[in-house]
Amino acid sequence: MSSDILAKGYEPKEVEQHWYDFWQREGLFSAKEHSEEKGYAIVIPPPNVTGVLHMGHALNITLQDILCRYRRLMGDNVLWMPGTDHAGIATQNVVERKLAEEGQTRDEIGREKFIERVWQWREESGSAIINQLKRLGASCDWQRERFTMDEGLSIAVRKVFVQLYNENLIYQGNYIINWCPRCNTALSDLEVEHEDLNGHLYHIHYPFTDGSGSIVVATTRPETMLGDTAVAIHPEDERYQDITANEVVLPLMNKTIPIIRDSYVDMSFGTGGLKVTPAHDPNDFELGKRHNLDEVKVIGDDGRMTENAGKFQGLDRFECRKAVVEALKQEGLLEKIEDHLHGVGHCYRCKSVVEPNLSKQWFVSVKPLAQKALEAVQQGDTRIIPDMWKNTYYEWLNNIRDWCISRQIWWGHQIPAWTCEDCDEMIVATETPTACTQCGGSRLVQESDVLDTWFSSALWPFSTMGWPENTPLLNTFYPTATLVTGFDILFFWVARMMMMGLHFMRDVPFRDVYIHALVRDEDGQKMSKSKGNVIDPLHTIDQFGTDAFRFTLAAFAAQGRDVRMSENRVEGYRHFINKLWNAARFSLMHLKETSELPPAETLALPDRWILSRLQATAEAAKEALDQYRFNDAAGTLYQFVWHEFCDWYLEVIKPVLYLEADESNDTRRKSTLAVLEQVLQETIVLLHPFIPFVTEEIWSKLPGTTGSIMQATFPLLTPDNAGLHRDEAAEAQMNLIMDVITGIRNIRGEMNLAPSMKLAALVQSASDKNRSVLDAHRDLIENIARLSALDIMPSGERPPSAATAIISGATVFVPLEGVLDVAKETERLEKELKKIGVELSKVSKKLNNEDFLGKAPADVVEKVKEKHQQFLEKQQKLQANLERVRNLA
RNA sequence: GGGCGGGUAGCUCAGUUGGGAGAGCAUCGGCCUUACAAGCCGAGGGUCACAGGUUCAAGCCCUGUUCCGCCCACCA
Repeated sequence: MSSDILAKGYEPKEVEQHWYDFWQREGLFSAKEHSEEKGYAIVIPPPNVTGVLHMGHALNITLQDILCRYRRLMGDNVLWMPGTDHAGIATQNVVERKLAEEGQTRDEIGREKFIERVWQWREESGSAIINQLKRLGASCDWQRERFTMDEGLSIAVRKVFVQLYNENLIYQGNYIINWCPRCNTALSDLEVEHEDLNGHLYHIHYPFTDGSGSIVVATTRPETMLGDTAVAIHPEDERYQDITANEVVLPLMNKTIPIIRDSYVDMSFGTGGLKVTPAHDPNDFELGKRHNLDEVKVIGDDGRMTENAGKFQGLDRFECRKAVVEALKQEGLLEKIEDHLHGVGHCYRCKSVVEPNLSKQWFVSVKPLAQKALEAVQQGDTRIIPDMWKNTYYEWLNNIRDWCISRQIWWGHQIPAWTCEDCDEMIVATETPTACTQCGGSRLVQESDVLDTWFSSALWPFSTMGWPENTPLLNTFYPTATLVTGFDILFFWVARMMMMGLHFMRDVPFRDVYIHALVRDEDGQKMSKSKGNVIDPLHTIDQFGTDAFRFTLAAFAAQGRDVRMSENRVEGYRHFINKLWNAARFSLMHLKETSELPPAETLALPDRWILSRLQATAEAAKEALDQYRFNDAAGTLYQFVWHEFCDWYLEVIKPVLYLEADESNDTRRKSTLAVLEQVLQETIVLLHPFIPFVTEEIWSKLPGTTGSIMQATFPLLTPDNAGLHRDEAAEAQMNLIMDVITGIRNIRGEMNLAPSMKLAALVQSASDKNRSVLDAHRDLIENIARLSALDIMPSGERPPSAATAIISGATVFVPLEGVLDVAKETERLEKELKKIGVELSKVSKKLNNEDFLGKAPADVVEKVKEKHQQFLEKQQKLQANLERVRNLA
C-alpha cells in the first residue's frame, strides 16, 4: 500500500479493515456534545441482539451512512447513535433453544438463572451484529453505543411507565388478547400475522330446550363451543320470529345456554345463528359484556383444554377440535362441513397459531397519544418520505386500539408494579418500594410480567441521549434530523416513537422519516431461508468489496420501490469501483506534486469543460441527496465519472500529458495537471458517502491531501468553490467537438474501418464561431478521432465518395475514395432520412396547427420552430448526400 | 371488505410543475489504442398494460377495465 503507483486492480480486502480502524482511531465518527456547528442526528434502528446481518440491514445501514458521511462533508456536527435491541421474545426463544440442546428448560433453572444465561449469551454473541455493521463501513459513534436493557434506558422505561400510569394512560384489566401458546405470552395486535388458510366451516345443531327443533350455528373453531355461553340471532331475522324457545342445549356439555338477540349478528351469514364464546373471541367478548354472559375459558394458556372443557380436559386444542367434531357426528348434531378460506393469526416470532384468550394484562390507552402523533405529521412537524406512507400512517393511528404491553416472558423490563400481599394494594413506582404505601406491610411482590420490547424502543430517540436527565446531547441533537427505516416497522416503531417523543419531550423525535423499501431477490421474491434465496451480505462483501455492494444498494434504492438484489448486479458495480481506481491510478502516474489551480480564463477548453461538468454533477448530487433520491445521486456520479471524466477528459488530456518538454508545453501540461488533480480530488469527495473505502484509499495517495477524506469539504462549500463554476460556453464548444469526433467514430464503426486506419476528414460549417472552435482544437480532434488530416471550411464542394455525418452546426465528411461501400452508405443515409422525416412531420404538424400556435406558451412555440429549422436543414443535407452517393453507383 | 404501489427496450428499472421516449445489463459488429479486456469504439431494439376522456399537446392529469405485489380488517 505504500508504493507510489497503485496496484493494477482494486483489492478491497486489503484496504477496508485498515481504513475502518483508522477512522475509529482518529475519532472521526464522534459527535461533539457542544458545538456551534449544526447538529445532525440519526438514531439507528437498533438491530436485535440475536440478529445476523441481512440484506434489510445492509440497505438500511448503507443509506444512513451515506447521509451521515454527506452531512459531515457539509460541515454538520453529526451524531449517528448506534445500539441494539434486547428483542424480548426473539432472544428468549433463542436462549431457550440453547437450553433445550443441553436438555434443560427455563422453568427448571428458574427466572434468575435464566436471565443470567441471557446476559451471558449476549456478552458472547451480542457484538456479532455490531461487527457486521462495521464491515459495511457504518460510521456510527460507537462510544455511545446503547442497549435497550442498559441501566440508563431501564430508568427511562420505568419513568415512562410510572408517568403514564399516573396519567391513567396505562391500566390493567381482563380482556381478550392474542395468546401464543408456544411462547406462553400475550401479544399485541401488531405481533399477530394473519394468513389465509384453507380451513373448514362446521355447521352444528344446537337443540332448543323445549324440543321444538334446533338452530344451526357455524364455526371455524368447533372446540371453542365448549365455552359457549349463548347463541345469538339478529332481532329482526324473520327466520326466527316464530321460535318458542328462549334457550338451547349446548351439545356435548349438556348445559343450557340462552338465545340472545343482538343486531351485531350478520343475517346474511349462514343460518343467521351465531355461537357466542366470550372467553375466546373478541366480538363475542363484547357481546357477552352487553348481555351479561358468563366468560368460560376452555382453552388454557398452554394450548390445552381446561377443566371447563369437561371430558375434553387436557387435550391439545387441535386434537380437541377433531374429538369435538367426532363427538358431534356421533350425536348426529353435525349438519355439514364446508371448506372455508379464512385468516388465521400466527405469532410473529414463532409462527404458532395464536389463540384469542381472556387474560388479565396491562394496556396503554393510546388514543390521546395517537392523536398528537397524527397531528404532528399533518402539520408537517415531521415529514414522511415518500409521501404515500402518510396515508398508511394516518389510517393506522385513526383506527388504533389499546396496546397490550405486558408479556409473560422473563427477558425484558419487568413491570414496575408491586402488590402488597397483606392488603392487595398496587404500587407503581420508579424505585423498588420497601413498604406498602397503604398498610405499611413489607410483603411486596413485583409484577412478574415484562414489557413489550417495542415499549422500550419507542423511547429510543431520547432514552439513548440520556433522558430523563436534561443532557447536552439532548439539547444538541433532539429532535433528530432523519429516521431511516423500512415500512415493516412503521407501526411497531415509528408511530410509537412519535407518540412517546411528543408526550415526553414535547417535540417530534425526528424531522424527516425516510421509508425505504424491501430488499428482494432478483425475481422479486422476499428472501427467506425456506425459499433458499437468501443472499448473505457478508458473502457479497467478501466477493466484491463493501464499496461495490453499497453502490449497488444506493443505485437501486429508488423511492417506494423494492430493491432486487443479485450478486451479478454487485459484480457490475464492482466494475465501476475498478474504473475509478484505474482512473486514479492513471492520474497518479502523472500527478507527482500538488499545484494551485490557475485562473479559469487561462485554462484550455477541456479543462474548463470538465470543471463545469463537475460543478453540475456536484449540484445534482447535492439536490438528489437532499431529497433522499439515492439512486439519482448514484446515477449522476456514475455517469460523470465513467462517461465524462474517464471516457472524454482523460482521453483528451493524454496528448497534452505526453507533449514534448518545452516551455510552452510545460506550462500547458502544468495547468492541465492542476485541473486533473482538482477534479479527481473533488470527485472522490462527492463519491465518498457512497464508497468510503476506495475513496479514502485514493485520497491518501493524492498529493496535497492530508488527514482523512472524511474531513474534506463538499465541493460546493469550499471558499473558492473548489475552482468550480458552470461554464455554458465551454460546455457548448466541447459538445461541438465531441459531436464531430462521435460523428467520425460513427462512420468508422458503420463502415467497419479498423481503428488503426487513419482517416482524413472534412468539416463544413457555416458558423464562423464553430469553425474557429474546431480549428483551435484541431490537434485534439485529430488525435481522438485518429485522423491523418482535418480540413475545416465554411462550405464548398462536397468531396465525392465520402461518408457523411450530419451534426448540429456542422457536417462531417470522411472521404473514402475507393473504400466507400456505396450500398452500405446509401442504406445508412436512407435510414437517417427516414428517421428525420418522421421527426419533421411531427413538428410540422404542430406548426400547422392554429390552436398550438395560439394556445401554447411562446417559448414552447419558439423551441418547436427552431427544431423544425434544424430538422429541415438536416433533411436537406442528407438528401444532397444521398444523391451524391447514389451518383457514385 | 378497505387501502397502497406497480405494469415503459430481451431483463432490471429511471423518467420531479404535461411540450422531441432514457440508463444499466444482455445481444450484435469492430478493437490487446502506452489507467482499466473488470476495458475501448460503434449498432440494433419500445402501440409507455388495455379502453375512453381532458388538453393545442398525455408515459405523466381524470374515469373505467385487467394483471401482479403489498398492507390493514373482529364477520362466525
